[in-house]
Amino acid sequence: MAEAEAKVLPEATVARLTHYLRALNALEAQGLERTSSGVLAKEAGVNPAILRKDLSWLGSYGTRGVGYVVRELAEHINNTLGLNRDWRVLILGAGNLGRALSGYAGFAIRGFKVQAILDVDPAMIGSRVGQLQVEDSRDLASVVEREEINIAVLAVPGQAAQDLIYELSDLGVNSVLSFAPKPLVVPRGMNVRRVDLSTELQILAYLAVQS
Amino acid sequence: MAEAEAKVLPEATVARLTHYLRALNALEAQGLERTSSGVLAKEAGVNPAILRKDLSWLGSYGTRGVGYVVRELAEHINNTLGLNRDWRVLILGAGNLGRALSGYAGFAIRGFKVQAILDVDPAMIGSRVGQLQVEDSRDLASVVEREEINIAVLAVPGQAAQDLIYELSDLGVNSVLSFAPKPLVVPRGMNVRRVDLSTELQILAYLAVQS
DNA sequence: GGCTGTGAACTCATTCACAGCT
DNA sequence: AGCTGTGAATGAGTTCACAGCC
Repeated sequence: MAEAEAKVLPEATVARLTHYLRALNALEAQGLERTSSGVLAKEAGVNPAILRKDLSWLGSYGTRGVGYVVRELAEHINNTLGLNRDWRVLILGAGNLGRALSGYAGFAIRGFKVQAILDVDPAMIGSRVGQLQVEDSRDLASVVEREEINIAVLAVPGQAAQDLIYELSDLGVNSVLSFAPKPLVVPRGMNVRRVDLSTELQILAYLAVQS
Repeated sequence: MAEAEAKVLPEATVARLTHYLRALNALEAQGLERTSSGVLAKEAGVNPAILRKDLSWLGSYGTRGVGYVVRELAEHINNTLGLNRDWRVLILGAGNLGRALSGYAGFAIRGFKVQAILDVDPAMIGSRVGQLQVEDSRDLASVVEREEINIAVLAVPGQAAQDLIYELSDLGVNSVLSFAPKPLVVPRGMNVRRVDLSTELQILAYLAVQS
């Protein structure tokens, strides 16, 4: 029953949809009511053909010869991405990164709310981070239940991240954003996205050497 | 002369090479001198076939029937990625994220050194961040020269990031890691990698809805 | 005439499967 | 016999190019 279903949209398409959303918001802020794949693609930094192909996954929301209605299209993408409801986020790890993430403007996107932040370090527990107070990692289960957490962010070292993935899975938190430098073994049914800063820097080093 | 040359390795391969490096270090720490594509692939979280294909780009460093010498292979990947020298990093933006990044353990990878951190906000300038003092963004050119910066990290809002890209390009800093939520227009010859936290969260929301 | 929606062509990346060396 | 290195097969993702509708 609670089995993970097949993904409907290619992941690359989903990533671009978020860019179209931002672009549509920018156009709306400029007072535009209608737009075309050319204009929108430019604003989103992609090529118009793939934009149209991406949108075609959602159905026909444009008008041939005319274009798209900005607000209508934005609304439709919002619904498709599941952004028409609230997501309650838990941050694990109250070090530099965890603290920064809990305050980071990018997390203040409509619909995402950081509900709690946990750490294992007794010296850290109880300290303030923005509106929140750092809680004890050992209370993970009760915090998840109390705050009805949907999404966890792992800002902890590699091995701790791997251990937490299993705990979170058991607690029914199936969506995780991990900053651990190590690729994690992911339990069935769980969705994990990784942001790997050290890999990004190393890729830049390689590219710099090439040029 | 200073034209960017064609990339030699596929970008996906470069990204995985960094994982092999980490995996090799882990194996070496366990005291292993030799390994095989199967063992290494498992540690790195990839399939053995693509690991061998990736390594074949670097030449033949394994022995058929035997495997790879851990230290030798690690050294070779290091050289290929340009990690056998120092990279001097500048952080632009001393907000939550910029400060966290300058202290983040992931940045302490051998060879990457944060040399300076800048901000536009007068209230921020002069404050301490770890070993560093926040300097004035208007001094960008002189800081880049003084610290011989190779890599810049953009931890500033969208439009500021776009403006800075051009300035950095003019100053000869051709490698940039951007945390701005907006895809940037990249001047010729410049290498930009993006980390987009809001996109990652939105993708997680989508995946959560699917499952 | 203009712009969408989409099949077909193409490019890029991964996996398979096996020849070749030790 | 065992494990690498790699051509061939497959799959995923992007771009092209145009038919179809306004």
